[in-house]
Amino acid sequence: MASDETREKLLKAATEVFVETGFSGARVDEIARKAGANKAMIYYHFGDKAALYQAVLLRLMGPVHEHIDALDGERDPRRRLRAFYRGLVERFHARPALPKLMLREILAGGRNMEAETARAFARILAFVAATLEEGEAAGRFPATSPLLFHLAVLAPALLLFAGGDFRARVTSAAAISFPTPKLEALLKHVDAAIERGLVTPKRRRS
Amino acid sequence: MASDETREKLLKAATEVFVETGFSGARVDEIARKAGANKAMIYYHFGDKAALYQAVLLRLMGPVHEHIDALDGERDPRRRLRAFYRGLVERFHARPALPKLMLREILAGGRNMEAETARAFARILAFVAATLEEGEAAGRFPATSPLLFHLAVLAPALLLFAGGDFRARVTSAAAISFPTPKLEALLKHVDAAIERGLVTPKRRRS
DNA sequence: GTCTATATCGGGATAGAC
DNA sequence: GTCTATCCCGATATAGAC
Repeated sequence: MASDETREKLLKAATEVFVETGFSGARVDEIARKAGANKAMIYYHFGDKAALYQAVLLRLMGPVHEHIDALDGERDPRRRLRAFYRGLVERFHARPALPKLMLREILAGGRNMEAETARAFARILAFVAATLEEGEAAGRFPATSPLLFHLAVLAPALLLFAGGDFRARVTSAAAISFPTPKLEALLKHVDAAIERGLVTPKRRRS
Repeated sequence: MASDETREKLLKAATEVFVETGFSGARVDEIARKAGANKAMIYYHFGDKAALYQAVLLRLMGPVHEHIDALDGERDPRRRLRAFYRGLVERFHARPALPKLMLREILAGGRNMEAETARAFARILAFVAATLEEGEAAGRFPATSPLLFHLAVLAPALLLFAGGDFRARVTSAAAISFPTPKLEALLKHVDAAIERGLVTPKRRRS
């Protein structure tokens, strides 16, 4: 009945391997090896590779949903958005597996996702859209494209966390270098992007 | 000597398949089928799958480099940056293969790239960093992290173009829907992000 | 340059003992 | 629940005729 322990180890190893190489690039053997478990255990516990992948995604989304739930108390929509995105970016920072796998799924067009997993992702956008609408209805926000707003706030963080290895490879090949922005600077960008998205644009003098 | 034609057809088909499924997910057979060519032609013309992938990447980067070269005439660094990013986003819009494969490579950590390809990517960042420095040296820009600046401007566009299928999948699974932002709105965001990045922040009254 | 046929092997998955 | 041994398909790559 060391079952749960093995399951956990497999999930952890699978997360790493899927993050590094994607679904089709991941090798089941490597996951087992990294977990220090037998390959057959993957099939015993999860069924097949695709199901293991779902489990990994859903497990990563868990904390995000808890975070959203915890924002129920915040009545002010602007502050709710700020708290949401700041908390999300901090979680990304603590566990880069999440943004990396999110990006991988975006690129895969969601083709590796089952419906339940897709719904888990939808909740994020639904939360943002609902909060934006609440602010609009109260006359406090301008009419905004939820998608563009969301991407303007979050996309830079997503790519910053996901792109570390790529930048290392690119800069070393070209013999250049850049400082990596600090979390602090990133959070400042997040706040600023939210602010920019929620301010009714003034006519620019021409 | 219909060689060049076959080569072109293979590159075109390979671009589509690599975009859809990534390097490891791509099937050589499918590329050949889509190109209406024989599978052996891939090996005759390119050597192997990895070399074909390099060829696809370099071909996509070509127009970007031409675009950078064409900006030589623009002396004003602010306008050069604006023209660069606007042109880039317009190219992304016209050929979504480019942003999608760029993202794939970012996620792969550049592990599918040879040095020459890595240098092709480096040129983008080098151009941005050099232009920012030029503006700083002239006292016209504040000190800025080139990386964060670049991501703040471009990441939303990258994800918007790359994420179409994903959003369709997610929204249909959750029975919600969002309007897709227009190119116009995206370009406005690009301009605004550039402006925001190049303005010396005023102290906020507290 | 183009095709068919095939070698070769990696990797997902399972059978069955313990 | 855990392990070993193995099946077998699918995929890259090549040989060799035309």
